[in-house]
Amino acid sequence: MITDARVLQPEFVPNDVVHRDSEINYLSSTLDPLTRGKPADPSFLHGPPGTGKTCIAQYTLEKLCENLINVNTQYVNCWEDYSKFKTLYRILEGIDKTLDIHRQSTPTDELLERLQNYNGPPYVVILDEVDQLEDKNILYDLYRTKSLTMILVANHEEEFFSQLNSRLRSRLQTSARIHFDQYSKQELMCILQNRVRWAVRPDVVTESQLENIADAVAGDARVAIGILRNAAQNAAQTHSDAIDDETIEDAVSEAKVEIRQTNVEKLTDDQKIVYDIITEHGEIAPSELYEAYEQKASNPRSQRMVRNYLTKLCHYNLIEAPGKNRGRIYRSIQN
DNA sequence: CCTCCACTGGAAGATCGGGAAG
DNA sequence: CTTCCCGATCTTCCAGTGGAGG
Repeated sequence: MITDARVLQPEFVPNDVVHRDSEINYLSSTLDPLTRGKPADPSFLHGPPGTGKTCIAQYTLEKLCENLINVNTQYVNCWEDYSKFKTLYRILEGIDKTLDIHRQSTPTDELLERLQNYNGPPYVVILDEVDQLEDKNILYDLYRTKSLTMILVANHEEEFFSQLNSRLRSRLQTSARIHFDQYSKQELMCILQNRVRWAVRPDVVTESQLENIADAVAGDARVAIGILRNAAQNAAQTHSDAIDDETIEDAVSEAKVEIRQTNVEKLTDDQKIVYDIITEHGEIAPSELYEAYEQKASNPRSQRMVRNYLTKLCHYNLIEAPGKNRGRIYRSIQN
C-alpha cells in the first residue's frame, strides 16, 4: 500500500518542486553572492499557510549546498523557539557552538556574543514563522552578524513589518520580498500526483479523490498532503488495497481536528481550565470568565496571568477575541 | 455628543525550578 | 550539602483606550 511514507511527512522536501520556479529563482539569486565569496542580503518570504514558503526555502538551501561546499545552514521555527534564548541557541546549534552550553546558566548575552564572534564560512539561517518571535530586536543583532544571511518566513507582510522598530524596518525594507500565492486547484493536483507517485502503490488513489482533497483545503498544500497521509495510513491499517471515498472524507475532518488536538495537549492545567470554560460557554465576557476560572482552579493565578493565557490561546487559534476594551468577548472556534 | 470605567497589555520586579559551582 | 545564576513564569502596578450608556 504505502511504498515510501517519508514522502507524505510534513517536513519532506521534494527533489523537484513544482509551480514555484520564479520564487526559487528569485531566492537563489539573492543567495548568489555567496558563491562568489560575498555576503548576501536577507530575504523575506510571505504568503498564506501551505503555499510552499518553508519548502522552497529549504529546497533552495539544499541546492545551494550542492553548489557550494563550504556553507552552513540551519532551520529555526520561531513558533517553537520563540524566546531570544531559544532562537540563539538553535542558531548556534547549526554551527556546533553549543557543545558546552547544555547547562542552563549561560546568559543570553553570551550566546549572542558567541554568534557574533563567528568567523567561519557563510551561514544561512531560515527563520520560519518569524512573526511569532517574542523579541523582534534579535533580528537586528542577526542582521549585523557577519557571514550570516537570514531567510525570513511569515504569513502577513504588513503585519510583520509593523511589529518592527523603525531602525530594523528600514534595514529589512530593502530585503528581497517574495510573495507566495495560494495554490490553484490544478497546482495542488499536480503536487498531490507527484507525492502519490512516490508514496503509494499505483492506482491506490483515484484522480477524482485527489480532486476532492484539492477542493477541501482552499489552496493549502500542507493540509492536502496531511489528508493524503491520514487516508493512506487508515487504509493501510484496515489492509484494504485502495483508498475509498469514505476514508478520504474521514481524513479531511481528521486533518482539521489534528492541529487543535496537539495544541490543546501543550496547554498547562490552568490554561486548560480557561480553554474549557470558553468552550463550554461558546462565548463569554472577560469578568465572567475570570470568576468562573477562580471557581474551578485549585490555586488560581492572577487576572493578568489569565490574560496572558488568553493571548496564548488566540495564538494557537483555539479561541478568538473580537472586540476592544469593553466590547471584548472570548469565543471558542469551531471548525 | 460626552463621560466613565471595564478591559488590555507594557514594564518592572518577585518567585520558581533546575543545573552548575563551591 | 549550599549557593549562585539562569530563563520562565507569575504578580503587581498602571497608563491608555474605546465601547457602553447616559
